[in-house]
Amino acid sequence: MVTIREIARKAGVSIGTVDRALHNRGRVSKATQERIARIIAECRYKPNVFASHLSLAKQYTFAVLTPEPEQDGRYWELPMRGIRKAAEELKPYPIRIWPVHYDKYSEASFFKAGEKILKSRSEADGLVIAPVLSAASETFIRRIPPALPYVFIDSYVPDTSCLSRIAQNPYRSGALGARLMDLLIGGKGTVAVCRMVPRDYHIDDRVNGFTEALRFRKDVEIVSFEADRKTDEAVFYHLAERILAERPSCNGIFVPNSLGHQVAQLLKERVPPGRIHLIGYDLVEPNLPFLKDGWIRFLISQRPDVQGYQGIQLLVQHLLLKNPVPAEMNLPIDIVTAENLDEHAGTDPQERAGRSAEAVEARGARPAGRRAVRK
Amino acid sequence: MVTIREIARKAGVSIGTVDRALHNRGRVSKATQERIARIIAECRYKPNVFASHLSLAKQYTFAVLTPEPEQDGRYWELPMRGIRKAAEELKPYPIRIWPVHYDKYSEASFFKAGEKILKSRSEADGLVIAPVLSAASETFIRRIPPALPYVFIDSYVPDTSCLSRIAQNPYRSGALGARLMDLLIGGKGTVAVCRMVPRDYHIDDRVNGFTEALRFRKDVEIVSFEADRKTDEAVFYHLAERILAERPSCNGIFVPNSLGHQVAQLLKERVPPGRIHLIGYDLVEPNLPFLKDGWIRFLISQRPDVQGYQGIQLLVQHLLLKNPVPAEMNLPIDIVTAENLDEHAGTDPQERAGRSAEAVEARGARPAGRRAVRK
DNA sequence: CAGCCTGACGTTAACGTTAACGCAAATTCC
DNA sequence: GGAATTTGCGTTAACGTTAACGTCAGGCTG
Repeated sequence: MVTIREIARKAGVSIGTVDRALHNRGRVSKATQERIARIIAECRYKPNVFASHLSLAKQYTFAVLTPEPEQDGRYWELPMRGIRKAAEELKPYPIRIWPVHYDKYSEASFFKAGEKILKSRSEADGLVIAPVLSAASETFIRRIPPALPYVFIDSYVPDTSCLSRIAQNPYRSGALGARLMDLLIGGKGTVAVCRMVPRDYHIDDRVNGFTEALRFRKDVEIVSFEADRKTDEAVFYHLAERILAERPSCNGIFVPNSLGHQVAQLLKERVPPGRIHLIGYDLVEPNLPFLKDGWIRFLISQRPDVQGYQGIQLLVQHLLLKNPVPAEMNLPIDIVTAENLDEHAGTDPQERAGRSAEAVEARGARPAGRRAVRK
Repeated sequence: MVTIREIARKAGVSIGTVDRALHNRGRVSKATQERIARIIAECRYKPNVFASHLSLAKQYTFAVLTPEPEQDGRYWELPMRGIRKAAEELKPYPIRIWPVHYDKYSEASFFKAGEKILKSRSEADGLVIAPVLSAASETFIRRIPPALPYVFIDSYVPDTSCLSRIAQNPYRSGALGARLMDLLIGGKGTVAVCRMVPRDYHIDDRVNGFTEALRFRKDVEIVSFEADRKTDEAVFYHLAERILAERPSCNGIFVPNSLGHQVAQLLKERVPPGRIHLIGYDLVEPNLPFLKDGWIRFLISQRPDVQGYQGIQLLVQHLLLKNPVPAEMNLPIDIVTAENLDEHAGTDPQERAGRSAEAVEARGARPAGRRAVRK
């Protein structure tokens, strides 16, 4: 492993000069600067991150900007779980998580949260953002200083200089839902799609993927139902009532958000089992019992926990370990049913299994007397 | 953050003594030993892994004991991909991967590979094992020195003191396959299950899960077909021929290993599309085109790449970062179909995106000189 | 009792990087 | 043209841990 000292020797300067050149701290003549750069490239010098962080003793703070955990049926707890897991795993590293939440229905609240992070700029070294409010996010992104890396989770604002974006292709997930629905209803019948106003691009894409994929099926009719989220808590419960009343022939319902349980509740009360097949999204708590007993046949999961986990991991890879990171992560579209729910349910398997953690203890206690010998 | 120096001050000794006490290097009186231990516990002292590894400058070597990558339709390439990805990501760490492969049909070859690792004991600091040959594995495991941590992937040997085991529940994956099959054949018909001798516990469990889950379906008949792997290359192609001949009413085939493509090939040649529904396992290369064009309806994936990736990660967490690791990781049972294949195909999304990232270059070329020396 | 060993410590030089500090020489300013 | 600043570099003390190496007292052997 080539060190900074060797670089200095080859360049005929001191390590101080090399360090200044490395970090553009100035006070280096142009000629020397270039000579050092050349030698570094030649030797493929990589700074030793251990030594670097030992010397710096810097605390990295990663701000996490997501909706209030309770929103969307406590959906937003899930990414936070993954984030906490990442923090746990990265305990030896000097990192700190700074959660900042906003009301996903209030632009004002989003801006306030964003300002809070940017104002105390000295505090945040990296950002994980769930840009649910797309318009507001766009203007906010422009305000992020270029030196501050940020990654998107859940969805993303296009044409930004984000470090990376971690999401699932909503269109394709809708298409997958369509395929499953086609299977469930045996290729014919009437399928209702539940929607909500105000519209959400992300959700709309799921619906588009769904309807497009079924368009060529001549025996399948698709009908769209829409509800206003402001009317009440159980929007989709009442929407399902309307579906039953207006379309008694319906044999499939597609719920493109996490509120499938509301529809399932109504089905359980009013419809014999197996008559209407329900496909929903997201492994939020209220959905689980319905998936288990079959009122929801499939849930499509976008692994929000993995998204949060990876968000932090990418920042660490980039900032601490100086590794290149992928500009984009397309998470797999998971199909969850009663049979494989257990493996998915505890968010990530590692966290689930880790709960019983085990004492730290002396497993693999170091054999005595082994030491690197130095010249 | 509390340092070793502070511990020393509180205990009224020097840092050398504390270090000896910490690593049981002897030469510390019992009284002092205990005093230090108490203070460490009180202060919740955690050694700084950065400083530690900077000082040690130790290369960790992780041996990977899996079948030849080409076997099982090149299935065993997949865990290796995950392992390489982990190595790539952990580049700043002083770790080295040492792949050792064996012929999964030869116990002798397995033992030879195992001995190779144990003999040069000084070389391996951790082990990732795929114990495909269960009997042989069992005796091999007993020979592993207690100080050498190992993790299982793919399956595991019960009642061992492994650091962790990473696998998928084969029984439950079979049950999931049954559920999907039930859906595909509309709840009635004849389903053929392909098996192979010599038997494999792991595969048998999948079959058990499959047949158990369909037992209560009165309109579904399950028939078992068995082939000898030694007969020829295209075992399952010919087995499928037998199925068609002996059970012309068959409308579903379950292939509990990665050879679904052989069956699919025959179906494509002899049967109209959509008449016989095929469910297989594993995203090996030959399976992919058949999944895409529908001759294979579902593939169940156990994410072999993630298994390899996590295997290395766990060893790093344990050995380098001194973090507690879960004793068991139950990986999710993934359902892959034409619609979500893309997201799964590149093994892990991160690797897929990262492929362009940079050349493999001089990784693995051990730096000369500084090497840990043991007594 | 000299010589040797050993138990129980303390001291110190690494490991590689960082940034503050120092110090000439060159440049700028009034 | 002298003072003040800037430029370009070298030196050095950290950061926390590790293990080789000293030291010193006490015990044992012949």
